[in-house]
Amino acid sequence: MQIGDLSRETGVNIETIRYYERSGVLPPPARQDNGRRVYDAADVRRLGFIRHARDLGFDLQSVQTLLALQEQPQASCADASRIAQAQLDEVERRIARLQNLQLELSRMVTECRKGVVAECRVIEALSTPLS
Amino acid sequence: MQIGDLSRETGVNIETIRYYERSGVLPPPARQDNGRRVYDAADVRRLGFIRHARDLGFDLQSVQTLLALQEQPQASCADASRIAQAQLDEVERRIARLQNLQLELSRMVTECRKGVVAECRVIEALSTPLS
DNA sequence: CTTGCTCCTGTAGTCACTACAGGTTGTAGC
DNA sequence: GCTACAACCTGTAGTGACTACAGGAGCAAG
Repeated sequence: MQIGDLSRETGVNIETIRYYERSGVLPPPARQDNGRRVYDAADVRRLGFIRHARDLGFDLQSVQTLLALQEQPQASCADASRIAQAQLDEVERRIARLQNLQLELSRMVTECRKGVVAECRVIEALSTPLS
Repeated sequence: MQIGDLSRETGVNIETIRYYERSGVLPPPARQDNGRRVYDAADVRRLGFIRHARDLGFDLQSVQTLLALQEQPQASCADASRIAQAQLDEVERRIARLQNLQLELSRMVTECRKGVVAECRVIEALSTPLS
């Protein structure tokens, strides 16, 4: 299985796969005689894991820790749990922040009477420091 | 007023102010004989506007458009309204996405029994493709 | 034997900053 | 006048997680 097949199977961009290898989150694969990378089913699983963790907002550093943990089934999963909890906290902070933005933006938009800039609530709201 | 004063008054990092100038979102200020930048009250307002818009998640491109609009009080504010609406849509998409993550992460965390990795729900959830 | 696809390496670009190196200028104290 | 030291200057590089591209090699089909 070549890099293109792995890309198609996981939906991960070829350049991104090579980038993951460079950053150490994917192990350097075997090579064919012509120098092309060869992957197997384990790489598909590993890349799926990475993709899923990235989608959940984990950074590559955390992904690498989680992957290392996954490969030691007898280790304590306290670290994994701690990383996930930290990520959950972060997600909740982001949600709260975005909900504030949502409120402010929707006020701006609904109060805009589509007139001229001089009376525009959007522009005015941006010009006014937050109370 | 020098760059350090502007920085203190707006809370914007000096390096960031110079970066805004480089990227064209702040106009190149006048210079003293010694080459130092001089700012006035209009720059404080402009930078406050930029800061506020950035806090609301507008990218510098949009900020520049909004600033240009602000300086044409007789123009239609349809553009400003459109940009704000697009930003609102984007914020709402991000909130929805983050709420999915929150659900998935909190399931992971509450189902983790703090045992070994082999039975860890966090690791398992990451290994399992999304349904 | 040419076309076109996939692959390779290495480098640079993206966004919005941030940091640092190496230099000049201004100010305050002695 | 001398010495510190802060504040400023330019220019460049680093961040994270990619993405894009240049320039080349290998391989299969027509």
